[in-house]
Amino acid sequence: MAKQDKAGERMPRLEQQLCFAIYQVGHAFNRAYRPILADLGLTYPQYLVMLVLWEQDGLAVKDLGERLMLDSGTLTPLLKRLEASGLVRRERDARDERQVRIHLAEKGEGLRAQGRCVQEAIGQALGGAAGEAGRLRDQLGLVRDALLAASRED
Amino acid sequence: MAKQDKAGERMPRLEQQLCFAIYQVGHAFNRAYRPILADLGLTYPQYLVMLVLWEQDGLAVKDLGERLMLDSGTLTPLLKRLEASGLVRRERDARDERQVRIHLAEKGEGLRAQGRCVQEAIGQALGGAAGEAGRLRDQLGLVRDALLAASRED
DNA sequence: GCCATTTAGATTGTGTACAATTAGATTGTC
DNA sequence: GACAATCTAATTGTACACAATCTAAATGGC
Repeated sequence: MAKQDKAGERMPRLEQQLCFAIYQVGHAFNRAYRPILADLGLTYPQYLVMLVLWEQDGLAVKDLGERLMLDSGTLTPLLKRLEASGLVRRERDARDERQVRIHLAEKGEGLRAQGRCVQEAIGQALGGAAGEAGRLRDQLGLVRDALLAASRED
Repeated sequence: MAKQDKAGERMPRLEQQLCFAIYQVGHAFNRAYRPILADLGLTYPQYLVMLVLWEQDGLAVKDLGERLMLDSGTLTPLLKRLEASGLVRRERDARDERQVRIHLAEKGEGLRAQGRCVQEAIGQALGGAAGEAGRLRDQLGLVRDALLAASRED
C-alpha cells in the first residue's frame, strides 16, 4: 500500500526505468573518462572521433557522423576544435567538393599510443563489472536497434 | 589475426566498447522520447525532473540534483524554463533561505496523467527488448556504481 | 556574540547535441 | 547542356552538462 496511488494510476519510479539507468551510467562513464582524457586534451566525443580516425584515416564528415550517430551540427564545431588543437586536418575532397575529409595530423598520430592506455584505465575502473561488459554491450545493441527502428516508423 | 596490429598494439574497435554502446543507446532513447515528449512541451531531462516531482513534491534543488546526478549549473536554468512554462514554482525555503524548493504548479500537476502514457509508448518502442529491460537495468546499475566508486578514489 | 567554515544556489565559460535552414556541389532527366 | 532534385557541410538557435567561481545563508567552535 505504502506510497502508491489509486489503481491504474501507478507512476513508474525513476529508478526502475531502463532509460534512466542508461542516462546515469552514461554520466558515470563521462566522469570516469574526463580526468583520463583531460591528460590528452580531449573530451569524450573528441576521443571517439580520434578512435575512428586511428582505425581509418581520411573519412568524410558524413562517414564519421554515421559511425558515431552525430550530425554536422555537432561534428563541424568539434572537428574545428580538433583542428585548432593540431590533431587533425580538414580538407575539401578535390573530386567531390561537397565533402570535407578528416586526416590525422602528426600530433594526432602521436596520440595513438596514449589512446591505447585509456581503455586499460577504464577497464580498471569497471573492476568486477568488466566481465559482463561483452554481453551487456550486445544486449544494449538490441535495445538501440529496437528504439531506432521504432523511431524510423514515425 | 585478421585486422590486428603488431602485438601489443591492438587499438580497441569502437563497436566493441561498452561505453560506446551506452553512448549510442542513450542517443537512441533520446530520439525515441523526443517526439513523444514534444507533445507535452518537455525535453527528456525536464521529463525526469517532472517524474521526480510527481513522486515527491517540494524538493530542494539539491535533492533533485542528487536523484538525477545533476548539479545546479544544469538544474537552475532547466528549472527556470519549467517555471516559465508554468509547470513548477520555485520558492525560497522560509526556514533555510539557502534552499529553493520546487513545487508542482497547476499545469504541472495536470500533466501527470499524460506522463503515464509516455512510458507505455516507450515500452512499445522497445518491443521485444522490453522483456530484458529489468535485468539490463540492474546490471547497468552495477556498472554505474563501479565507475562512480573508481571516480571517487581519484 | 563573533568569525571561520560549510552549504545551497546562481553565474560564467566551454563543449556537446540536434532541429531547421542555408550555400554550394553533384546527379539524374530530359 | 540545362535544370530540378539531391547531397554535404556549415550555420543558427535552443537546451543540456559540468568545472570553476561567486554570493548569501547557516553552522560550529570558541
